[in-house]
Amino acid sequence: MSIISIALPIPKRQLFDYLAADEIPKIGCRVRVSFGPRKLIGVVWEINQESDWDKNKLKKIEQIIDAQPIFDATQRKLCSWLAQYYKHPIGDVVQSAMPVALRKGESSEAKPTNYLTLTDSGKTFDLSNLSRAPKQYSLLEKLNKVELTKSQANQDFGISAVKALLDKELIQDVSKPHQINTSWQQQIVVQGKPQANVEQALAISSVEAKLAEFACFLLDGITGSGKTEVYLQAIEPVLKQGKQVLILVPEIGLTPQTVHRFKYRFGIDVGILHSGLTNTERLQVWQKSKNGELGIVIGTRSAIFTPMLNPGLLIVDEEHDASYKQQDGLRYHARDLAVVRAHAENTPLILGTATPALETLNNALTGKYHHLQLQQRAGKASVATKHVFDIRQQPLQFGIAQGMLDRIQQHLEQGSQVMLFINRRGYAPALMCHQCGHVEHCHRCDKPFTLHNQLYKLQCHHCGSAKPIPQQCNQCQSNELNAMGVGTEQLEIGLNKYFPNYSNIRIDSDSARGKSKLDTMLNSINNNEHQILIGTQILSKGHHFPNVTLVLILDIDGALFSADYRAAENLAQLITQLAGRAGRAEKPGEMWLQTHDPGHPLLQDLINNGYGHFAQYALLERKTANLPPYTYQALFKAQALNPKDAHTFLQNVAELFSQYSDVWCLGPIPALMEKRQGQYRMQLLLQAKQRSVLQHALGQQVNQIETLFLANKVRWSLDIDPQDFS
DNA sequence: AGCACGCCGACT
DNA sequence: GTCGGCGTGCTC
Repeated sequence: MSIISIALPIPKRQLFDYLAADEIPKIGCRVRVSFGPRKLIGVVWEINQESDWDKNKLKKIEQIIDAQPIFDATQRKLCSWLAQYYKHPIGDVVQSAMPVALRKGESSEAKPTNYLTLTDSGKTFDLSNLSRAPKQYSLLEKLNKVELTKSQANQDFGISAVKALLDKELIQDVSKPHQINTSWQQQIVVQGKPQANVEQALAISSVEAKLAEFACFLLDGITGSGKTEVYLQAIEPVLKQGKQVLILVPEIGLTPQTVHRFKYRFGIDVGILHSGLTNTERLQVWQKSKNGELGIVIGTRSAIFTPMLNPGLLIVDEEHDASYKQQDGLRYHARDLAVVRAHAENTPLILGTATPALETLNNALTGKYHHLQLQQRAGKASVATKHVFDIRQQPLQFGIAQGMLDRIQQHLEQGSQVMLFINRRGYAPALMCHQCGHVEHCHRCDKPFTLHNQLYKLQCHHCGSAKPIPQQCNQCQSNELNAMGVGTEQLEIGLNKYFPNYSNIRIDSDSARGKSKLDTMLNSINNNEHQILIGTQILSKGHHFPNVTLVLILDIDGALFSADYRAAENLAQLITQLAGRAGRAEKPGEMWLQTHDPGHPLLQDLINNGYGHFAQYALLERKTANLPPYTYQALFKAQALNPKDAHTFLQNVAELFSQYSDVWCLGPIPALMEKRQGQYRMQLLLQAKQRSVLQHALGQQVNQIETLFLANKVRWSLDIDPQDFS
């Protein structure tokens, strides 16, 4: 008897067994089953002869939804890998890999298309009778020659004209089953293709040499070096072979201009997937791509799950971008999944960036990835000059030193725009002396203490040791000890008072909620309606500000002394990206970084030698400190109303891992934000020198963790390869 | 997850 | 007396 094992949307690391009703469904098809008191939609994952469950208690499948699998073998392989690697329930994984419409039971087949054709009276109709209705006239004339889809006609001639002709019974609606249309393969043209420079040509031919096999390329190109052109010319032969290309872009980078560039070059339709689409629109792109009807699909993180009939190339643009890592539920990294997918589908993969993630760079340096470098600037791009401004013992007004205020004034008087940047990401508050710049360090770990206001103590995030918050600086006895960081609001009010004649605008994820709002703001900036721009992360991505000639980063110390070891890397990426987005060739910009530690070696290296040099130095530091990419990490997070519960739970988790001598346990320690929404948050970090060692231990213990007595009382999660420690 | 069952406090 | 609070436990 066939046992059907089904992946159901239930947060358990298991499949559920059912019996076939009469017909045995195919693996990869959706089915409807009864599960306890309710009905669920699941995906057939395995068909076996045996079951661990009592065979007499197995229920029958109620309905088979799909005639043909919606998950092919490769996609099932990817889902299984995700469930295995991220230790996540398989049903949940399968769910995230499906468009929402399919989760709800919508048909996976493309809907029949409505065509318009002439009726008998329409065929004999005298067109001159419509001379006073030009839209209807031209529509009827067109239908005389060709068939049109209803939606196309509505778009080109207007709904009212279509409706009028239908009412007059000159034309009629005909529904035809959807026909797979791969005409893009014949439509490809190549237009507006510039001559590649030597570096670009080298990169393009390297990719071209590996088009028929798995290969991973790091396209490491400085801002303005023409990475997109390399993508375009690498895509060309793939499309010409009739194969499809999937491009991932960061959340904010999916602008109409980007899409247009791909559409225009090849003259074909491009499938787009972003958060603004309706469920139906997403489903349509999914269907078209699965049927091979799209040559190019561009999308954000979750687009990595888009099926392709005939995959030829994967591209991850701005591969270092943090938005590729999902921060809740299935905490996967789309870039890492792209590597697995390219391998499974035997296609090449291009990872492009000006500021590679240290993990990626390491893979390139060790020869695991092909390292393609673009170091020449193309066109009229410019890069701002970088400078450090020492603010020790300087009076600060709303976080800005007088010298910097004067400089802002100068630039504004020249009619330029000024950008003030507050770095909030990776921010772990440390206590710093404003007189001498001293930061209290843990003696055992030589790492800065992290300030925990809730517990009123300083805590080391490496060993967990704590001490009360000091009143005086240990080095100069000053009592001017400040938590690092300024708020945007305070800054906004201060600037309004200091520069009453100039308009300022704040751009952060709160003020720019919704895509159109951000576009409006960016337009008003480019129209010079505002002279002072105040922003966070969001400004560093994708947008160019040609009239900005001064960029000031206010609080880089938060990142330099953060307990989050990735903060320095992120800061360097940010600085490099920002420097490439301000000014232009005729009007280059300057960038200033306010700091209490102007001599910081990483900072000096970045400013004097650029990101590539900095990154190699940072890698060296990671190696000596036993940090990723030289070690592998997994982070348990727990939150509960009672801090003791969260702590005890993680303590119990730590005990489970104490038997593995090659797995380090750090913690439990309070999370950087100890208290959020009334809940206390703790974390436990696991680390190992080999990925397999950590994977093995986790694989053995996750199920044990679920049986811990506090497991249901505490909200807990497991993050593999964590990026964010907040 | 979601839904039922169950055991205790405050209401017409 | 019952209505409903959410703790516990189970779903093939």
